[in-house]
Amino acid sequence: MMKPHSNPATRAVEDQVRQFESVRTAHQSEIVEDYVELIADLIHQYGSARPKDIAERLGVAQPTVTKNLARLKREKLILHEPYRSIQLTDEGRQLAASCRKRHRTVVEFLIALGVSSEVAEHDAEGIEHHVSEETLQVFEAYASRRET
Amino acid sequence: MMKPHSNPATRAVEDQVRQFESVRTAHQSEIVEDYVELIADLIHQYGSARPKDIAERLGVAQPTVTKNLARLKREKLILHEPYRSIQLTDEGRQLAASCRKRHRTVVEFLIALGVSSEVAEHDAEGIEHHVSEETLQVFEAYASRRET
DNA sequence: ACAATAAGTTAGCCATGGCTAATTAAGTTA
DNA sequence: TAACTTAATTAGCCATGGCTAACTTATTGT
Ligand SMILES: [Mn+2]
Ligand SMILES: [Mn+2]
Ligand SMILES: [Mn+2]
Ligand SMILES: [Mn+2]
Repeated sequence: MMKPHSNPATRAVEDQVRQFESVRTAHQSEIVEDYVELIADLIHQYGSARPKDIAERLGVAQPTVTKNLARLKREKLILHEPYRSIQLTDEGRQLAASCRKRHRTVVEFLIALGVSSEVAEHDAEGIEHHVSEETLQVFEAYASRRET
Repeated sequence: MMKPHSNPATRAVEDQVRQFESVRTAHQSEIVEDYVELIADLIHQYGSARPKDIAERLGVAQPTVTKNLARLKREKLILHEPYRSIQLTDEGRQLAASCRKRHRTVVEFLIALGVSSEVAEHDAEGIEHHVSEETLQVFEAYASRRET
């Protein structure tokens, strides 16, 4: 129907592809990251993490949690025998720690910037998974400069 | 195995649920938002938007695009007859405009903050879908203050 | 100890968003 | 016009992450 679309900006196309690919990749890790972070929190708070608690915090049904835990187990981030409580592997603990740190960095950055703490907590839950190392460092620098 | 998990922070639990629910909701709109924005760009650049071009920009196979376009059509954001080029409805055009604006706000904010423009573009592609109105306004204020 | 309750799992459904292979339609060129 | 090439669609596969209903296991209280 129209002209054959010459390529005036072929360069930029490949960059854009990489961006979208990154977003898709990030989406694949999101659940994993939120789960390990939450499991670590629950263990810290209650001494153990149960599917029930996870379901309650996430606002999903228990079978959904069971299914997702199977993935975490497959990826060797947790140890979990049926009907027993959930343990983090070393790798899981490590991932949890870095997710937690990143999460807090994003929250504190937003607050330092002037966002209300409720909204900061809210937005951080999604933003955290899409922040690259470089950006994270800029966030950190800004927040610590502001709070000192 | 452990104690019955009393509720020392029941209040916070519901907030957390709302946060995770928001993230899940945002994920459902992401593809729609990125597609309409991209379609608008293509129409602006080339005069028309074809599945081929969309596939190329996103880095996915053409049948994936065909399938997702069916959803956009179902949601009345585009008009699309088989083998013809894609049109945005009024609603689609409106959504595209606001996505584009939000996208640019996020990019410009990150750049103003000190993130390199490549990384800013990269991170914005994901972050944009998780920024609330309040945060967006803070971003905008910061960027315009910085650039003036 | 055992009945009742709560927690966890399994089975089976749905929508989404990827993919490849095969087919059909449109557009270009000899 | 007919052949060839390119674009688009369809069919059918997979993984993920939701759900409900039904069943099993553990825990608790009498
Ligand atoms: Mn988090
Ligand atoms: Mn999160
Ligand atoms: Mn965008
Ligand atoms: Mn995007």
